[in-house]
Amino acid sequence: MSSEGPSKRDLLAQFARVAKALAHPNRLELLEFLAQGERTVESLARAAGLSVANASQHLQQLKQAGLVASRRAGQHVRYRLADDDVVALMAALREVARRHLAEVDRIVEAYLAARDTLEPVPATDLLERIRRGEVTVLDVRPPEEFAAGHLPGAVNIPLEELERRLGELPRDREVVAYCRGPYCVLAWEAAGRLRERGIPARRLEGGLPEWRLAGLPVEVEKEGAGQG
Amino acid sequence: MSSEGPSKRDLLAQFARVAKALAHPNRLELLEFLAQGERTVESLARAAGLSVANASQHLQQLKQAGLVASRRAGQHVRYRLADDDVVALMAALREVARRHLAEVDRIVEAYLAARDTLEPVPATDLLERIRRGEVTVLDVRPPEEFAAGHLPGAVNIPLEELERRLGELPRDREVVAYCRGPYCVLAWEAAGRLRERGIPARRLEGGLPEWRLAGLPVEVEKEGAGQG
DNA sequence: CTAATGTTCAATTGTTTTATTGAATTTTGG
DNA sequence: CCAAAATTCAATAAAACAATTGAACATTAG
Repeated sequence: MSSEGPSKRDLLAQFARVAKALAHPNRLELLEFLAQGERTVESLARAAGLSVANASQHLQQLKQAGLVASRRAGQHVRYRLADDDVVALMAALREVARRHLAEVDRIVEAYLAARDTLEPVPATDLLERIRRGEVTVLDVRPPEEFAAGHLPGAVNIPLEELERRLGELPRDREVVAYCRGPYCVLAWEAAGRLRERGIPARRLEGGLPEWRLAGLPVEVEKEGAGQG
Repeated sequence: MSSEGPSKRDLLAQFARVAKALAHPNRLELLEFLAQGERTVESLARAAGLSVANASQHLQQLKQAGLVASRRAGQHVRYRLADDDVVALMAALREVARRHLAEVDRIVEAYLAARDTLEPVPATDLLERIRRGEVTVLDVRPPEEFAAGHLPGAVNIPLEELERRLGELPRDREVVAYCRGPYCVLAWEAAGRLRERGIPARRLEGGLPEWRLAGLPVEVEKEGAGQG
């Protein structure tokens, strides 16, 4: 039974190559940042807390596995996700982990649910409520990521500035916060802090990449702001 | 920016753990066999051409990553996929590899397209034609896998027996062959051989696991036949 | 109970991966 | 063209992983 030619092994090796690229926490984190938008090596290294050389090596592995692409822009090399199907792959990976590894539940309970316990708002529900003007959408990511794309009409207040800038949030509507993905702590934390202050707030189910993957509308700033 | 608590690293490590389990060709092959149905360690080892000890170790890694489950049945330990979402994850992995790694195209061209070049039949189209009785569905997997589940009304003729048993195929209808998955060579080869003999034949897009994942109906034999 | 079968464990060896360091390369700005 | 900045390359040491071997463990059959 076990002689079906070399094609099988060769193909499996290719699929394993992609999986291998996903098989390191640092690379998964780089992918999460890249899912927010195109970024330079330096900026990614800083965001992920890696040396530039180390980040560069990880990025090259991702590139060889076909997960990311890069282009030179002046002195910088800018990396981006190869395609939205990479977001879909990461979503499938997270889903399997969430459903079958007790550790994931444990970590979510310990670190995220401690910030805010409310159920998240599904993306399609949110879009409906955005259209009706019933809700304030709060993007708590850094401005660089916000500039690369955000939910329609979203207000950008990075988490560190939230207390200081509470006045920018209308008091008569619910706030829905989001950040990089379903387990991005920023949105949990923002929703929790707002609710502590009596402001009705929940978080979006998923982050910007998942919103975009679902084909929902995304707003992009005219000119690249960028601070990193 | 890069201090968002330990939760982030811990979660990424869990996701990486799942990816790591997928990051070896032997484990991907074991998963493909398991996607056909529950099997013993011995049977899996033989099918994948591994020593029992080595297969056992790989299976335990898959288990710790939450991708498979096992139960003891008499002297045997039987492994199975933890859930259909594992099939979805593997599909996403293959899709990214197919779309972004030129190697995959090259291998498909060299080994699979050499057997049969026709476009595959989409699953939903096939179901419609099955219901109209317009088509002969040919399952070319080993009987053990057929017994664990197959397309409604499918005829099981393992590839090696195809020439010998051509008489079992009605001559007035198109044949649609399938096996373990989109890159399983058995179906390509079967379609090619039948067409060489003037029998109109194509292959199903995807294999049994993808059919089942799509929620389409699957027939199961009453009693476990199993041959090894 | 004993022998046989099937699976897992443990120790070993060789290979691959990772992070670090510092040098080499590419591009821009003057 | 030269100097500076950004990225990649190359070499190293430490860690993780893979396959093999033989022993240990569980279950069934007799």
